[in-house]
Amino acid sequence: MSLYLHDTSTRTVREFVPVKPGRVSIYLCGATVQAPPHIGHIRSGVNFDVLRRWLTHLGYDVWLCRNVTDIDDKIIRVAAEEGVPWFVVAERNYRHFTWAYDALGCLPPTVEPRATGHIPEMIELMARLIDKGHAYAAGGDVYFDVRSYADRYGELSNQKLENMRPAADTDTDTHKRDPRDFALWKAAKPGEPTWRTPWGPGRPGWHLECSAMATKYLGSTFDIHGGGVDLLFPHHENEQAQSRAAGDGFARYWLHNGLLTLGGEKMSKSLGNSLLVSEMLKVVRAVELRYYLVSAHYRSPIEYSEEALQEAATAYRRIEGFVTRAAEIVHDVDKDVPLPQAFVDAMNNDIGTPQAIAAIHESVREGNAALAQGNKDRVARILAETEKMLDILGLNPRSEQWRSAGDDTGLRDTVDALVSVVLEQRQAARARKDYATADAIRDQLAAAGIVVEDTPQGTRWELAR
RNA sequence: GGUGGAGUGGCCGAGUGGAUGAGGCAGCGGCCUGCAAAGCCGCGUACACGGGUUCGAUUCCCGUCUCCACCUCCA
Repeated sequence: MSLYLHDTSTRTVREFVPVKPGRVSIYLCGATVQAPPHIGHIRSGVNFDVLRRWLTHLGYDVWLCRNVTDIDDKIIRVAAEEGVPWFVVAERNYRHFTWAYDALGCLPPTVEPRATGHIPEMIELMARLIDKGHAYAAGGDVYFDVRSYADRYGELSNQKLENMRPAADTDTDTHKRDPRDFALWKAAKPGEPTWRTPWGPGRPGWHLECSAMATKYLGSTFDIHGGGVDLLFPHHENEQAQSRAAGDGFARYWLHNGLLTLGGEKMSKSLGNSLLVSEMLKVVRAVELRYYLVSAHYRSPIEYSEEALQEAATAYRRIEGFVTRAAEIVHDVDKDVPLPQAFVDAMNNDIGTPQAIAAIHESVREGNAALAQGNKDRVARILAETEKMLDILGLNPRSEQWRSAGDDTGLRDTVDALVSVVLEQRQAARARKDYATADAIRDQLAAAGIVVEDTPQGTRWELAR
């Protein structure tokens, strides 16, 4: 079975075939860096990171272009409120986003272009649109003329032009020929940052940057364009309209992740209900937060609750427990074991991470049984396949990403030596059936944050979570 | 008004025209253990509501209700 993905433009799950064999190009709408990220933003990053890892596993050379929109109304407003230049706000929030993506284990994108670094490409695109009669300059603004493209405008979001509500009037709308026309370029206003164009100084509108950057880095036609469903209209519709009207093929598959809601409403700064990533990581470890996000299908809405998050953390620790215990007796992990078919099928079916995780739990259960039986060969095989699945989801507790987060290896060896001395005394107490002493030692270690477990292979310890 | 999406057991969350209801969490019983912990085994009268199609619908169709998102700030 090959990979099937849900394509928003056809509203069907269809077979994925890349433009160029062996290579996949993905453009992901990243951040508009107007504020630090909440977990909804990072959900999108994690969802597409999993897609990317799966495509890589399938043998594709994956090019991921994740943009940074570093100029918009809100950035300008925040900067004005703080009395600093726009780029101070943009840079500060850009760093918050980078930190959060890294913290959640998202692999860095192949390229991460910024809107303000691509003004010439935007000018070139606007010139092509004006040439073809799909855009016009008016009063220093440049607008896309939706009526010149009326037969195709709305095809991505499945809407008809005549059904669209006219845009709420704002002062910048006065030069539009049609209220539904959207700004490619906004004329300079006093105190705002500007760049020079043939139509006068100004700054980019919201959608133009993505078209300009996607085609610059990925080509005029590329494979996958992703983002949250809230971007479907107008953002993605407008991107597609302006690019295709200009003669580019643009995205062949559109993937949209579901939103994260809190209290039944979309998480957003304006509603005051956003949960910052930095705050969440005080509640659970980053890998547990990632597990929480990956355990729902990417297109499903997630209604956030702390209880569900804690459950996810507990479920993850079950997996982690097996991997940790198995790795204590298995030292050479075979990287070439086949993945369980259930996992492969789940991932190929529109990145079915819930079923993929179910497959992991199945392996863990088998692995725990093998561990109890002391069947080392079987443990080795199951550990190998389990880690391989976990790596694809970015959840392997022994990966570079998550291992370093926990404990320092050198320090761990020191603690191990100390704990071993104490455990020897406990073992001696147990041998003479002095259980009061043995239990007292165990309690003292527990108070120090060390959990002791007696197993058929002997006593082991680990740090409490 | 238009366009999408959702409503599944105590909770989270998949999925399917049927014969045994993914997986996890919680709970109960058992095994293991000196006791624990961890683990394993077992235990669940579910699919918002009303019609229809069908031998059979949670799954398909029609309608209703509730909720979410978008309709030019949004992941």
